[in-house]
Amino acid sequence: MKIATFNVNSINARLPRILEWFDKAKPDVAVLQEIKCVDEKFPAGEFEDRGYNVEVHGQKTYNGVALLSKHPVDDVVRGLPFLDDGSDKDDEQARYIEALVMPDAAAPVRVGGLYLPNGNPAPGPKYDYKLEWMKRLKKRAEKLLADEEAFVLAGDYNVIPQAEDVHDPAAWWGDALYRQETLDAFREIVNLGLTDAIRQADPAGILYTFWDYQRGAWEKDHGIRIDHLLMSPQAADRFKSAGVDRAERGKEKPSDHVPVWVELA
DNA sequence: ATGGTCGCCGAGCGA
Repeated sequence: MKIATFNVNSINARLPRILEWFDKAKPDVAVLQEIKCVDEKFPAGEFEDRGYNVEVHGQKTYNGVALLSKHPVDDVVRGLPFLDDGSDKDDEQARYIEALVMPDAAAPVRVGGLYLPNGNPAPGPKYDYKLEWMKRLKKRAEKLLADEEAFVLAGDYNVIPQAEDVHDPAAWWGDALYRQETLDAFREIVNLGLTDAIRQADPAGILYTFWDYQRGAWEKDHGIRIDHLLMSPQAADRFKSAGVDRAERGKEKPSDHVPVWVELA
């Protein structure tokens, strides 16, 4: 059971790259971020032709997330809940989608796809929104953990977890992606009992997932690791492997992020 | 070098 996350930076601008990657990587479930379109503009047919169920939480111009699954899905949640009753009416930004994925052979897995706010400039109102969003994500993780299910929270976290995850830690320190309040909020979520799939596979490797379009960041390997898959204990017990499809960044008209994936039993 | 590059959409914002 392969679960992948990919910030595509516009689904329609990236469609040839994405379909090529789907045909090769063959994920069972993929969550996409920054689709940058409303639901009606999402090219659902291209994925349905490949056997995927398509769930979209879109928005005009910015943000937007989607969840694609080869297996049946249930309990689809659009928007990160503000309250325990699941209401999300106050969040105007489309940054979260979740569903229960039910394979025939394997046990079900709940998958949350998230696009955590960038938060720059920090400090400021955008950074306040990021920290508020992280508190809400922690609440969601707490609620899901109480159910004792296998789940994976996957997406663009816009968090650099540690110095090994950035080419120049000193230059980045203080940025909304790499400053004390961000790391504290991220650790609060992880320390509920979640496992970083990439660090499970490779505790010390340099495994960047994003390279800026500017300043020749890709050519100089000036990357950061900000796309993560966090597993619940029940999912972590089923861990087989995980990886970063780094080569995607070197192709024609690439996203600035690359796909990251985990394989569960 | 106080820029550089994308994608949205059709100016300037967000990343």
